[in-house]
Formats: sequence, C-alpha cells, structure tokens
Amino acid sequence: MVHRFTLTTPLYYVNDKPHIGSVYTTLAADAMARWHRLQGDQVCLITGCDEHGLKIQRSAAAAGVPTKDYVDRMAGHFAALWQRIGISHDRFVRTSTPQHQRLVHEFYERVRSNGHIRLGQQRGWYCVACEEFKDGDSGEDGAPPRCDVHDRPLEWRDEENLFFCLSHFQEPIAQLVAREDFIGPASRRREVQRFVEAGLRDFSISRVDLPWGIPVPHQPGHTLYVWFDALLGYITALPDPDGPQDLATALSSGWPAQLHVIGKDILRFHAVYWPAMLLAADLPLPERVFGHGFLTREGRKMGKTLGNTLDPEALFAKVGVEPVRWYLLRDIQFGEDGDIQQKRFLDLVNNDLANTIGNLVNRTVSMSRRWFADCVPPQEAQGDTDPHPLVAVAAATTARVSQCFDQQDLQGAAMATLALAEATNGYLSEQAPWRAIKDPGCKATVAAVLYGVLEATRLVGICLQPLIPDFSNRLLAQLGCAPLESRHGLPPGAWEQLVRWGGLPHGQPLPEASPLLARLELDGDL
RNA sequence: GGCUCGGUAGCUCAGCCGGUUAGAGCGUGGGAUUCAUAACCCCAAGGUCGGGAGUUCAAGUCUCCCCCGAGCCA
Repeated sequence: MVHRFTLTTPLYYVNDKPHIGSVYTTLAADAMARWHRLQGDQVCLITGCDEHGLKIQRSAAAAGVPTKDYVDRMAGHFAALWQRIGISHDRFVRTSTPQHQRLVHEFYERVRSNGHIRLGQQRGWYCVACEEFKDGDSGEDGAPPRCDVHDRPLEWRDEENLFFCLSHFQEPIAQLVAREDFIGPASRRREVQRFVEAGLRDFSISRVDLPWGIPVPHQPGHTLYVWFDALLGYITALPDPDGPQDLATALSSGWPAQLHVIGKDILRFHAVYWPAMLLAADLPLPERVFGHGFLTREGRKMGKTLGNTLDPEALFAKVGVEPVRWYLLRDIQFGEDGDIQQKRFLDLVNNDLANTIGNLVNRTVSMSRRWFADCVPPQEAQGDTDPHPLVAVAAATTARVSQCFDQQDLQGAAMATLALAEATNGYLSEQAPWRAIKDPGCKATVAAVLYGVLEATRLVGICLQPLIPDFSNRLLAQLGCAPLESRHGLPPGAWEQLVRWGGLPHGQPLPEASPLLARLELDGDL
C-alpha cells in the first residue's frame, strides 16, 4: 500500500527577499521529501508564501508599488530561488489568491458555526512588525514603549476584534503536546507543555483598518489576522491545481500532513494554535511538528543591523548549491542552533565531499578501468565465496541512514554515510590492490576487492541522494548507474532493491573518472 | 521575575537508565603509501567534563546553590 507523506515548510512572509534561514528550512524539508519519495511514499512537499498583513502593506508603500505587485514580485523571488537551487516542492501556495480566500472562509464558517469564535475588545500596544499586541507600559515621558524584538515604537490600538476560543481546547491540546512524537525535537517539547499548562487564552484573529487581508465574512471592516489566514495555506495547497478547490477536496488530497517543518520561533503557533483551530473545525491534526534551530554566523546572530547577513543568492553563486546543502545538513544537528563558519565550511566540504567521497570514487573507478578493461570487475567463480568484508558495514549503514531520516536526523544520516566512505577508504589501503595486481595470480582477488569497494561506493551514492541529489547522481553515473529519481519518486519496495548488496552489475562499463566536486577555494568571504 | 534548553579536548559536538585508563569529526604534529582531486590510510598530543556543596563503594552522568549563553512566558 502506498503511504502518503505530506510535509510543509512555513509559508514565508514576503515582507522581504528570502534569507538564509528560509533556505535552511527549505533545504531540510526538501531532503526529507526526497527521502520519502525514494521510499515509495506519495509525497507532497508544500511551500509557499504568506502575503497579507500590515507590514507587507507598508513595505509595498515604502517601495512605492501597489501591494499586489509587491507581493507578486516577492513571491517571485522565492519561487525563483527554489527553482534555482533545485527544491523539489510539489506545491507553491500563495495566500493572496482567490482559492485561498475561499477556503479560509469555508474554514472560518465551520469554526464559527461550531461556536468557537467570539467578539471581544483588544486594546494595548501593538507591534506592527510582530503583528502582535504587547504588554509594555508607556514610558514616563509618554513616549510609546518599544518592541523588544524589533526595537521599534509600538502603536496604541483599541479595537473590536474577533477572538478564537483557544480556551475551549485546553484539555485536548495538553494531551497532544504531551505526546512523545508530536513535537520535535524533544528538547523543545517541555517549553510548549509549560505554555499550555499555564492556561490557554483566547487569541485575536481579526484586525480592523487592515485593507490588505482576507475580509471576515459578515463582519464588515474586519480582516483575518495572520494565523487564521496563513496556516490554512497548508490546506489550500493540497488539491490538484486543475481540480475543485473546496475544503472537502483539499482534505481528501493529503490531509493531515505528516510533518510541519518550521523554525523554533513559530513552534507554539504550529503545536498549539493550529491544532486547536483544526479541532475547532473538526479536522484531523498533523502528525508531527518539528521546530529546527536558528543559524548564526561566526558565533554572532545574523541581522541587518550587524550587517553580517548571508545573502543566499550570492552564496549560491559563489560556491554552488551542493556545498551549502551538505554543510548545513551535515554539520548542524537538525533541531539545534547552528553556527556557520567559513573555515569549517571549506574544511568540511573539501574533506567530506571532495576528498573522502569524491576521491574514493575517483580512485576506485580508475583502478577498475585500468585493470579490468574499463568495466566493473567480473564475477569471480571461486569456490569459497566469503561475504565481502564491507557487506556488514554497508548493511549497518543503510539501516542507520533509514532510521535517521525517519527521525528527521539529517546529520545522523550524513555522518553514517560518510562513515561508510571512510571505512571503504580504509579497507582499500588495507588491501592495497595496487600492490596485489602486480602478481598475475592475484587478479581474481583484486577483482573481488574492487567489486566490493565499488559496491560500497554505490551505496554511499544512494544514501547521499536525499541530501545532495545532484552529487549523488553524478557519483552513480561514475559507476555507470542510472540516476535516482528523488524528485518524482520510486515505486514502493524499490529502495530495498537498490540498497541490496550486489546491485552493481559485474562487467558494467565504467565511464572515465573525473572529479565529482572540485575542492573549494575562497579568497573573500562567503 | 517564572520557566525551558545548553555550558565536555583549539573548533563543532557524542556521551542511554551513575561503574574499567572521558569519545568522534575538523584543526595541529608525526609516520606510511602511490590507485587517486598534494587526495587516502595509520599514530600522537591535548580536557581539573562552567563553579561550589551534597548523595553514593563509585558522578560529565543524580540532588541543591551559584555563574555564563540562547530562548519561551510574563
């Protein structure tokens, strides 16, 4: 039976162009999507843009363009970047579309008719950047307090808002967040639990005087506020773009999601508010929410004020996609914060990709070609066929890789794969086929040694596929193997076949060896 | 202020329910080798496991207090 696997990135706020954080989330989600496609799951990777709100309206005004044009342009930046770096998303959803508005209305009506929406008064200091009310006191001189997050003056608001009755869901949400598997990584679960234990309070879901947003049905002048708009994008994204766009269709097209991949800053909204909203609409809940950590650079927080941001466009132009993918996914424990260090970036990419793996492929292919007529060594019909020493290592590796991917442990998967390459290099220098081959009587032994090394290398390439797909396919091509389709997917059971020892055909022609990845050298900064 | 998560070799981190000389990768130093992208392989140095007190035959590993960093809620 075919498993569905729906996973999402956040819908990125198009206030500005994509930053490295969005890239990180998206790369990680892409790797997971590719993993599941290789397992034969019917994957739907959703990404997209959240395009409403006062902040965007103001950014557009500041840029002197109509809001719609502005969000079109920004959404275009995201779509273009994902295209450029080979993100394998199945849907790109935008919250400013008519389909989305219709679905939001349908959802809202369900929640309202279930009695979970009420009218209330919201007054207090408001941060436009956070789009949230704050608890600050005004200063003695009457100056407005400043937002701690954005360090900008708050605005006084006193307005009628609609509220979502989060308080109705105290019990079910408490149980949900207490579950072992709902919130990842485990280190962040307790924080959410405590938040819930403190008592859930209704939250405001509408704003007045906000033309750039989805109007609340039967509530003139009210616009829906971020969460009751943006989160629904995950559902809007689901239906086939050419088919009907109603809630029922959407829900039968891959809901509930198996995994929401998000940054830790919005964990609460995804682990508490969102499930409550779904309960309020009698809809099934996502299976898991994973909040990854933030990136710093050379030990410092990145920010415009510090002037140390990493521009993704420039970064990719400078070093290419694969080094970035590898570095971020292999060096940062997915879930924890991670520090981007230039020296380490170069060391790891060169050591892992160019030296350990790239050179392994290169030397192995060279030897086979040289001594076995440009082919994978033939099957040696020797009586006692002891299992190749690398068989056990390889089996343990693929099992481990599988386990890691299933737990969103991308780093673990990368390290296990790398360890197989290292073991293979070690085995090679132990056997020293370049010495053995000088004795004509040893040719059969050399054939067996090299076959095992080539086969282990093939498995390295396969395991690498979700993490660095192009590199993986180039590796496989060096062995004369077909590329792996992690964008379109494999049939169920295909993976097990692929990783079975002996999959590399004896006598298969090997193309001339050429480096998989040139060592990186960098003069300036990343 | 309450809470959460961290503080282990120069750097990034593993160390499950407490138990032989505290581990890995990178970096550094040395050796070996030539199939290979001056790559690979082997070896070594180096750590009072943030500080203090306690529990225990035995504590990075449990308890308490303190210090530092990141974050959540007020």
